[in-house]
Amino acid sequence: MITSFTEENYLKSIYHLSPDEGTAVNTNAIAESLNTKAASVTDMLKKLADKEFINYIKYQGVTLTPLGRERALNIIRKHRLWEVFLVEKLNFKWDEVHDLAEELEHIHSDLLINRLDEFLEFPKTDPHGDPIPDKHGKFNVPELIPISKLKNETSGIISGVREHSPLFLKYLEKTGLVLGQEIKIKEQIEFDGSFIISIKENDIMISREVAKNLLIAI
Amino acid sequence: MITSFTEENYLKSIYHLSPDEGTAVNTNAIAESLNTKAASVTDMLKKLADKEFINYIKYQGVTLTPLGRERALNIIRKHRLWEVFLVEKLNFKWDEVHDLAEELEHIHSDLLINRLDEFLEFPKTDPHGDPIPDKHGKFNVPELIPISKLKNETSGIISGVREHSPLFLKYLEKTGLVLGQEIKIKEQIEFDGSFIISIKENDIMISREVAKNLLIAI
DNA sequence: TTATATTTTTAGATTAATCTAAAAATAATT
DNA sequence: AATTATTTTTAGATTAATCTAAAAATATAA
Ligand SMILES: [Mn+2]
Ligand SMILES: [Mn+2]
Ligand SMILES: [Mn+2]
Ligand SMILES: [Mn+2]
Repeated sequence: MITSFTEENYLKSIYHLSPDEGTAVNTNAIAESLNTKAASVTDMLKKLADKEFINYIKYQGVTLTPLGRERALNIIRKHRLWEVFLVEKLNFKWDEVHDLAEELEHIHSDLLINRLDEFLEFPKTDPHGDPIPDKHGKFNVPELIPISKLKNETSGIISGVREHSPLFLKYLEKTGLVLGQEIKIKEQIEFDGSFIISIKENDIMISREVAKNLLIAI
Repeated sequence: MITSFTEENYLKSIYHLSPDEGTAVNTNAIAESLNTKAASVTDMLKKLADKEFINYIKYQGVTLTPLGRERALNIIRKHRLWEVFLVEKLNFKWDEVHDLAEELEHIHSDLLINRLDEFLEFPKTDPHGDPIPDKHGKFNVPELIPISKLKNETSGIISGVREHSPLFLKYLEKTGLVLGQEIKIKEQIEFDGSFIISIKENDIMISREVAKNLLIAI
C-alpha cells in the first residue's frame, strides 16, 4: 500500500503521541502536532482507517494497527538514519538536522535506507540519543531518567533529550551538556526547582525546565 | 519563489528538451516526457509563466527565462550529485540510481547539497558521464561523439551515454563498455550499420543502435 | 441531572494537479 | 488557396489535502 507524504506524517505523529499501544490518541492532539485543523484530521483519519493503518472509532480517538505501527517505525527509522548521516558525514550540528530529516524520511526505498544503515555502520541511536529501529522495526528503549528526578550526589551520562527544538539544543551545546558527557547532581534549589550540577570539575546551574528535558543514563 | 515537486519536474523537462537557449519546446514534447496529457501541460505552462520561470506564447511553445534555467540547473545539480553519492558511497549500480535521484533532487536545501558536493569531493560528472553544474550553475560540456560517427581505426575513451534506461546500462556493463574504457573502431558493417570495435584486445560487435548511444572522448 | 463547556465531526469551499472531450489555432497537403 | 491533419488550448470534472463555520457528541460542573 502506497502512502503519501501527508499520510506518513500523520502515522508518525500518531505513533509519537501514543503513550502506549492500547490508549487512543485525540483528534486535537494530532491537529496541534501537525499544525492543521481538527476538521482536516478527521478527514485524514477516515482515510487511514480505510487503508487499515489505524483503528478509528468516531469521537473515541485512534490507535495504530500493527500495519500502521510498522509503517510509522519505518519512517522513524529513516528519519533518524538520515539525521545520523547529516551529522556524521556532512558535519551538520544536532540542532540543524530535524527539518531536513523531516523531508528525507519520505524518500521511498527500503534498499536505499538499508544501504545507508550499512554505510553508517548500523548506528543504534540518532544524534539526539533516540533509538533507531532496525530493518525489522526492532529497537530497545534505553532507560533514561530526566535530571529533575535524580537525587543529590547521583552521577550519570547525558544520553538523550525530551525536547528537540534548535533553541534548546543550541543552549545545551553552548553549555557543554552534550551526549556522552558525565554529570553529577550537587543540589536542588527549593525556591525555583533549579539544579546545580557538576560537569568537568565545574559547577553550573540549570533551570527546572532544562532539568526536565535532559535525560541521563545511570 | 517556492517550487513544487511537479513544477520542478516541468522545469527540468523543458531544460532537457531545449536543443539550445533560443528555440522553443512544444507542449506535446513536454507531455510525452512527463507522461501526462497536453491539456495538463498547458495548465502548468500558464502557472510557470506567471512565476516568470518560462516565456510562454500560446501555440508557440516555451523557453526558459534566466530564472527558470537557473532553477532547472539547480535541480539537475542535485540529481547528479545524489547519483554520485548512491554509486560511490552506497554501492548502487549505474542502472539503479535514476529513479531514486528523481526523488532526492526535490529535497529543498542548498546547504545540504553543497555539503554533499564537498563530501563527494566536488565531482565533475555523474555516474553516466553527465556534467554536474557547480553551485553557481556553471559546468563545461565535454565534447563527446557517438561511436556511430567515428571512422575506422579511431581510438577513444567511453565517456558518456545518450540513453539512460536500465536495460541499456545493464547491457553495457555486461559487455564491459563502461565509462573510462578505451575502445577502437575496427569496421562498420554496411548491411545493418553495426560496428566491430576492439576492447581489451578482443573484438566485439555492437549494433548501430548501441553505437548511436555510446559517447566517446577522443 | 440538567446546563455549560469542550471536543469532534459534518457541510460546503478552495487550491493544486490531473484528466477527457470538444473547440480553436497552426501546419501540411492537395 | 482550400482542405485535411496535427497540435494546442479551453471547458468542465475529479481527487487529495486543506480550510471555516455550524452541528453533533461527549465531558464537566453546577
Ligand atoms: Mn516528514
Ligand atoms: Mn532525532
Ligand atoms: Mn524528479
Ligand atoms: Mn545521470
